[in-house]
Amino acid sequence: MVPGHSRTPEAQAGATAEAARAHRFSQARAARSTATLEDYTELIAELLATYGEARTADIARRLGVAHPTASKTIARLKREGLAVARPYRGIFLTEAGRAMAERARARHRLVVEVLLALGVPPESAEADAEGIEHYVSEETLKAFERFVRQQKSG
Amino acid sequence: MVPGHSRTPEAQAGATAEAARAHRFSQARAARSTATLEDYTELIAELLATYGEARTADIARRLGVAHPTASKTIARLKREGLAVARPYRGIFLTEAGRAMAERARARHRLVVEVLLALGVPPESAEADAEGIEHYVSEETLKAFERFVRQQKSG
DNA sequence: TGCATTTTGTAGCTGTGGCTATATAATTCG
DNA sequence: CGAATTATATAGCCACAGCTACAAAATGCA
Repeated sequence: MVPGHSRTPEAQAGATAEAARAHRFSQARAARSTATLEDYTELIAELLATYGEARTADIARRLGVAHPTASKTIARLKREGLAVARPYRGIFLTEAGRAMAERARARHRLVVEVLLALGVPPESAEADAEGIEHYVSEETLKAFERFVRQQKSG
Repeated sequence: MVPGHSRTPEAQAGATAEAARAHRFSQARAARSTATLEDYTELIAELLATYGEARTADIARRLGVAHPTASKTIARLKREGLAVARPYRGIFLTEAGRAMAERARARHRLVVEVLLALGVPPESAEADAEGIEHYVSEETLKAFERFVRQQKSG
């Protein structure tokens, strides 16, 4: 029988572990839904820093999506208070958008560093970091920082 | 100016790097779309191994989603040849489904092991692994294996 | 200045993964 | 056996992230 309805002590403990796992899945789904926003803010910040402007077409090209896709996601960024657009003058980040971009950039760099330190080939490290970065919690980030620091000193 | 249209040698090199990054984003998006399938096959395999059956309701409860959501995703699994259902007898995996489940389980375990070895607290390691596992390439997996082996021998 | 090009936006489609509400089938138990 | 419970399926909704096709605005150059 599959636990979840009976009321024995063992089943109770099982139900707790089960709820904890369900919660982990929920967290992962939530992270998945912000992953796109992080990619966009991160890229926009980079374009602003490098070229002084972040155009919809450039964003689309660099992300490898069609421009209406970028346009719609940028609309979402605006709706969520992460960006503002000056028509035909490009996209700019709000304070919240800059904060998200900064966190995303830091996580990205650190994930790549850790992967490289673990012996992952550079190409794979860059590719995998693009996905992994969105799922790294604060705790894990701290552990990564300690590991990289120790790696450098050792 | 933002590169991408001019034809200077520097811009050409920039365009190549740009295309490479766009490709990395595409890969990450592809991984994102199989993440759900991996979660499901992994869980179904576990339920089959532990209880001999994997029911829609149990799957939904353990994933923390409503049962129609599980029902629809299971329909997708069937459509993609990963699972079959015997009505009112639960869900079973095809050969392809078992293969996916096995790879997912191996990656999951290894990601958790690596995170723990890096000093990530167990709770965070489990939580983050739930997202990270879907983005670990074969190359990275190999590096993780080497790292864990070395960790144990050292 | 005016036309061609480029950029941006919008409409409308697909597929995925959530949800609630409702219907139906199976199982269980008095 | 029949009624209550449980499991499953289906319908119909929403939001997101892709896409193509098309429209409109801005830019740039002859």
